[in-house]
Amino acid sequence: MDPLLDGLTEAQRVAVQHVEGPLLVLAGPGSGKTRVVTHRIAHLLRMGVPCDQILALTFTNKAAETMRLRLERLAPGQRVWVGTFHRFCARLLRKYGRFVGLGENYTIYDTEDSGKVLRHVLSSLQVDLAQYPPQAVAAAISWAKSRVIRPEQYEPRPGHLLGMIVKRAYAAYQAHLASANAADFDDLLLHVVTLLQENPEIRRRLDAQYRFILVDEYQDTNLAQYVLSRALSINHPNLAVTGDPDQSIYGWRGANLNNILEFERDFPDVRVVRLEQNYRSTQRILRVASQLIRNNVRRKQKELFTENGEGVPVRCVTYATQRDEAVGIAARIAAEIAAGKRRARDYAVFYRVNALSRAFELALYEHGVPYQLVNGVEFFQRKEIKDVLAYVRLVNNPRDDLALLRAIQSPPRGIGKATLDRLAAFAAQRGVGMLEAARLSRECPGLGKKPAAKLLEFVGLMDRFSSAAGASVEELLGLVLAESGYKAQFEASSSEEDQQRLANIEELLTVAREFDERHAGSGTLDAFLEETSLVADTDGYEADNDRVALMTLHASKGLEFPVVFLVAVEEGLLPHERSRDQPEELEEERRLMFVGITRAQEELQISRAVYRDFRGQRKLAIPSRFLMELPRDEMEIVEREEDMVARFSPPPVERPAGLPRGVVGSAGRTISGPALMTAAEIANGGELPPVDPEEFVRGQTVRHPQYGLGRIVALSGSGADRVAIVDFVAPLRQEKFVLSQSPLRPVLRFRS
DNA sequence: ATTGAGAGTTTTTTT
DNA sequence: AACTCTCAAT
Repeated sequence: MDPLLDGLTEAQRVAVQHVEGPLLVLAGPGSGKTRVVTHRIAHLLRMGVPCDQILALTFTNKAAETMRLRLERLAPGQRVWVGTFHRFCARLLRKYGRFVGLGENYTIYDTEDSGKVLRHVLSSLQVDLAQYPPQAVAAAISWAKSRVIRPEQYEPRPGHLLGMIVKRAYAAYQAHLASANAADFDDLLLHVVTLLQENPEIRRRLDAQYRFILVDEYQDTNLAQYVLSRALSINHPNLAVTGDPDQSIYGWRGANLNNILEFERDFPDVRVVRLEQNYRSTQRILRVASQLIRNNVRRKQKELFTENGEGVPVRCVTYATQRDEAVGIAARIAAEIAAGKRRARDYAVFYRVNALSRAFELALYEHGVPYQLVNGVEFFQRKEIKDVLAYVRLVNNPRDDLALLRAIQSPPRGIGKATLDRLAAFAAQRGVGMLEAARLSRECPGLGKKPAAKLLEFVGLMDRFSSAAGASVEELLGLVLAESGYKAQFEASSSEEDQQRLANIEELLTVAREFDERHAGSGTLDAFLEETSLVADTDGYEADNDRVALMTLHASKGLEFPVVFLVAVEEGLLPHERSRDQPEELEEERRLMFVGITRAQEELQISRAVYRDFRGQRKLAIPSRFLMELPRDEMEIVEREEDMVARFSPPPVERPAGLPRGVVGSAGRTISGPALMTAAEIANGGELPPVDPEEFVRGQTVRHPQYGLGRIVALSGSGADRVAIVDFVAPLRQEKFVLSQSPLRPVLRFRS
């Protein structure tokens, strides 16, 4: 009896018991890869390897979390470092930053932050932003960084205009980050690579420190990550990587499939273990997956097999509209839960783009099914959160001009663009940060008395915050909220949006409190900020929550669910329109669908709609070409005749340009409103005809089919977005409704 | 200096 | 649709 080895196949055992030397585990979906990795770590520990010599690197926070959890069960209390590449690098840089020009309290810029810097850089280079979109320049810089190409090494293709711009912008952008003592996501990796390349002594020390390194999802690593993991495995080449070329879905981030395809060349004495048996899915699901992926040219041939049962047929359903799709799925889930057949947590809905989540959220909500959005609108990306954090960022790193610009304008303090421009110029001339410059604002040329006084007032405020920097993070944030006037602006308002913002800010305080508790007084502001900038998914997937999971296909990697709904499998979405032309990217889209399919354990439904609403427009959707690649004869194809034809009037023909937008828009809204939705809505919403959302007023008595009579306590938004909060009396409860979509009806109508 | 209306753009995916 | 940006009015 050995808990680490029992129940493992021969191949799995070989991998688990491997100790010294390079290891490559090629693991198909559902082949027990995470199990092998965690058991191997536990095995290493048992062999006497100290836990701080083991480093497990993952690609996403979610993967790290999963691994940490599983490991904790196997080897409780062992403090093995498990985390993303970015987090590992961030931590290293906190210690060694000065070797690459970063101060201790450097700031991590997220995509929004770095976009702002880049915008600024481009305009100061007199670049026409319309002709060279910052977005494109940013992508080029990011691409270069992932390939370990620094500004001085960047060589644009001759005659390539964008490339020339990029080369100049790249250098200026880096200079900007350096003077703000900041690093973007890509820099975290690149700086560490630089550190290791230029400081052999440090490299050797770290190599020895992390004697056993494991890299998960190796097929997703880019060159920087590849160089990094190799650089730490020279003296102690105990590098173990796991991955599956068929699940490589991060090519757009610079992931290089060759890293895994050529691992055997890099480490000639590598031990290779193949895990091809699937323990997750039914035979039918697996056959659908294999059939699909077979259409890829660039892959390592691999046959998946399982000893699981045949299972029920995979369903392929066509709905009339996006709304029908969402309602159909929600209704089915609701019915099965009500029948006691399954629990909410057994279900997952996967879509290609986040924008598709809404329809499903709404439908599930209406059916009373609890759901959780994985990686939805990211908590730490919200404006109010970034605004508040800007203050503490500035406390932590006074040279963070971006944080200053944000903080000084939220709430508005009567300090405008003109003042800030002068301040920026003054700061540049003195070679100091803007906060420091503001301190000297009396000496700033061209600045009036009043603006200068206002700047000094802000400096005073920041000084008070700084002197509280030694307190707990929660206390510091509380102080900021109270004294900056940021919270007060929302407290004065009664709009629902502002109330939500307040709630989010409260949530931030909770996050801070948890951080404080976790670090028992030793948590630094620096560490808190690092955590908040690198952890995007606060509402990340929690498996013990009994909720239906909604997420993108990318987010689904590494997870599994008894029942999976793969929705909106249509041309332009899956494959996404931006990948349609390049064969390589098309294959990546196919792998993406492969990943989605192989998440399903027992049941899988793939669906599409005849009409899809996207970006405010309703369009006829073409079935995805991938649907034709599936083994349709052994699947259950559901295509109701009446759904297939254009039962609903198609969207109005786009009017010729020149007419005011509003006219087209309102015409479109009339048609896509109740008239078009009636069939699905009436069937699900109740007998009463829809009511114009504008007809509802505050204090009004309303009726809801399930909740009965209630009173409207708050209203916000307008038109299709008008939202009401209603207090119900019979079962005492408060609910929120999007009026245009809800079965809520007035008991008495008011006309104004 | 700030606000609002109107115009224009868009992120596909994650750190 | 939702978001940002620009410009004019306050």
